[in-house]
Amino acid sequence: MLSQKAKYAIKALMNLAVQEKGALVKTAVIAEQENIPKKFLELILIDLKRASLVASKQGVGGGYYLLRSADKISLADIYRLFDGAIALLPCASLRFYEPCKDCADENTCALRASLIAVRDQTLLALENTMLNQLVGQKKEVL
Amino acid sequence: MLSQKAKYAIKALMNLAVQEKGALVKTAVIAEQENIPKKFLELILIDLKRASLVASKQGVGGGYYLLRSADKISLADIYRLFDGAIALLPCASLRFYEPCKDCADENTCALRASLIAVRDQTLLALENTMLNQLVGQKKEVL
DNA sequence: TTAAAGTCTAGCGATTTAGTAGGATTTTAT
DNA sequence: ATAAAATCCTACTAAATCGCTAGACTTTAA
Repeated sequence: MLSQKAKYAIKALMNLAVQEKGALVKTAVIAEQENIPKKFLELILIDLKRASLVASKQGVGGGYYLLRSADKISLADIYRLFDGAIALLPCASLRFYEPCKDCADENTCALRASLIAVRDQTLLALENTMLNQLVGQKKEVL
Repeated sequence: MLSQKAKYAIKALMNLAVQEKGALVKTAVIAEQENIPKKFLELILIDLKRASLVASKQGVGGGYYLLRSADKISLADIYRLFDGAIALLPCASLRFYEPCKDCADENTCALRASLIAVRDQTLLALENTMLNQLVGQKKEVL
């Protein structure tokens, strides 16, 4: 399950995704429109900024905007940023790999092999789900 | 990520899965072989029993055994039992469904629709991963 | 009837989560 | 210059969850 933080991040990004290109949105506005505690949202936006998903402008008339287009931001990006590894165990994780203490031989561990397969499937789903889909933007007719 | 409890459960079930049919294994033996704190394992086994994945016999010579064959127990079964919903949000969950408070109309929510699609993919992976695969039992040559 | 096993309830310490508080810093408008 | 508007930063806290332990109780076989 997504943490509340990740859920808020998605909603904030969705809000930015529907803006006109180049428009700046203030934290306070996102907070109100998306029903997110403002101070909490500030922390989330800073995380998103550090990850280069959004950028900001300070001072009067400042705010946030998407740094990458909405069809280039995947659920996997957001998930990993706030909730960490996608795999079910660290030994099966791509980005957050850690060895099992109690595992005799990782290379012959059937559990690990299965969990890697599960991870690959999950990853496929998460990496193919883009922010613009989450927003439900009308797709162009092919 | 799996909770420690779920991980222990998998290991315990794997241990039972490699026993001869009808054999009883004591909690203490599983605990030692799989490096699981015994008292903690007891709780886990009771959960597994309540879920009808294993059964037990009390008293001298008692112990646990699989109630369902290892190719009929999926990762999804175990995950749900200990870690709950597979979907990323409750509104997208099959077995642990809960409506979003802040959602205007669930049926037109693009986020929900996407998360249901992700869930279906994840579910496919988890439901097709069976205990006997986790154990790495030799497959019969077809 | 006693020892060996599972069953049940309660609780505890550490960590994580969700959120708050308060101010520092940067930028713009006047 | 300076005041106002915005982001940025550090620290804290209450509540929940997690991983685990303790101890009493129940059932069964010998």
